[in-house]
Amino acid sequence: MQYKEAKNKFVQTWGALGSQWGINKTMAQIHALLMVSNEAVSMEDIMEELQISRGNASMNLRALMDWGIVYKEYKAGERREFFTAEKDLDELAVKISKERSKREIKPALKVLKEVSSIDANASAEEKHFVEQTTKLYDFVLQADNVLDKITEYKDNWLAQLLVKFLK
Amino acid sequence: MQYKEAKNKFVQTWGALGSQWGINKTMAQIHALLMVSNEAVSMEDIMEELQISRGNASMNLRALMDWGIVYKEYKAGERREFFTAEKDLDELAVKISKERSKREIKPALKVLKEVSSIDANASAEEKHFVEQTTKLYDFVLQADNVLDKITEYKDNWLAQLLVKFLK
DNA sequence: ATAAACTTTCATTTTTTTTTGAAAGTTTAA
DNA sequence: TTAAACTTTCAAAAAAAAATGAAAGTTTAT
Repeated sequence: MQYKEAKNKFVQTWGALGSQWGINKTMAQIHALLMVSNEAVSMEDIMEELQISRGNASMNLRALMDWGIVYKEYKAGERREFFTAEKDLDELAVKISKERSKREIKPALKVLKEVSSIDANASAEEKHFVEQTTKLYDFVLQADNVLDKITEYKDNWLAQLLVKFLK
Repeated sequence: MQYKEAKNKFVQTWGALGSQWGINKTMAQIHALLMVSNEAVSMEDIMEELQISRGNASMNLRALMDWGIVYKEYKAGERREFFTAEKDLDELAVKISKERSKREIKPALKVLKEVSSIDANASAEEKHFVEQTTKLYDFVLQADNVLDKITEYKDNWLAQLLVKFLK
C-alpha cells in the first residue's frame, strides 16, 4: 500500500469510527488528518484533501478546538491560520473523556439522581424503579470517575504498577 | 415528582444519552423502559408507552437481543412474547463493551495495523504517519483490552482490591 | 480609510438515519 | 387445515443531522 492510499484509508476509517460513536464524520476525519500530519495544515488544504466546503471545515474545526484537541497555529509572515491536533494520545484520551463527561454524563447523572429520589409508594413497580435507577446512578458515577482517577495517579509509581498489571 | 413522570424522564434521558453515543434513540428508550420494569413487557405495551410503530419496536428489540442485553420471555398460557432487559449492570457493561469491541474497535484495529505497516520512504511526512498510526494502534489495542482484563480478574481478590483502589 | 485575504455564520439543500405500516411470514389452537 | 393471534420484513415516507455556499464579518497591510 502506498502512503497516499494508507493515509486516505486511515482518515476514512477514523471518520466511520467517529460516526458510530456519535461524532460527526467530518469532524473525525479532520481530526484524523491533523493527527497524522507532521506539520500544521491550512483550512484550504483540509478542504482540498477531504473535499468539503469552507463552511463545513470552519465549523468542525471550531468544534474540535472547543473539545480542546485541535489548536490554531500562526506562521510568521502568513496571514492564514494553520491547525494542528493534540498528538499525545494520553492527553487526547483525557480531554475527550473529560469533555464527554462534562457534556453528557454529568447531565445524565443529574437526571438519574432526580428520578431515583421520588418517594416510592408501596407498589413493587415503584420500588423496583427506585432501586434500579439508584443502582444505575451509582454505577455511572463510578464509571465516570475511573478515568479521572487513573489520570490523577498517572505520575504515581504505585498506580503505574497497577495500571501495568491490569494491562 | 410522580412515578410516571420520573419514569418518562428517565426513558427520555436514556434515549438522548444513547443518541450521543451512536445508539439509536428508540433502541436506548426500549432498553431504558425494560431496565426499570419489574416484569417482562409485551411488544404492544412497548409500542404504547413509547408511541412507536410495530415495525420500529420489532426491529429495535431484535437489535437489543443481538447485543445480548434483552431477552425474550414466554409466559405460560400466553401466545405473545414478553421482553426483559439484563438488569445486572456489571454484566450489562461487559456485554456492551464486548459487542462494541467486536463490531467497531477490532475492525478499526485491523485497519490501523495495515496502514501503519506501509514501508515509509525517507520523507519526514511518511515517517511521521507510520509513527503516529503505530502509536495509535498500540493505544487502542491497550484500551480495548483494559475492560476485558478487569472483567476477567473480577473474582480475583487482588484485582478486587486494585479496582477498589483505583476508584 | 481602503481593499485584499482571509474566516465565520446561517438559511437552504443534501444526505443519512430512522420510522412507518401494510404485506408476508409464523405459530398455535381447535 | 384453517384461522386467529401474533411477529417480521422492507419499500417508502418522515425526521434528523450534516453540508453547502454566499453574504457578512474580521484582520492586516498599505
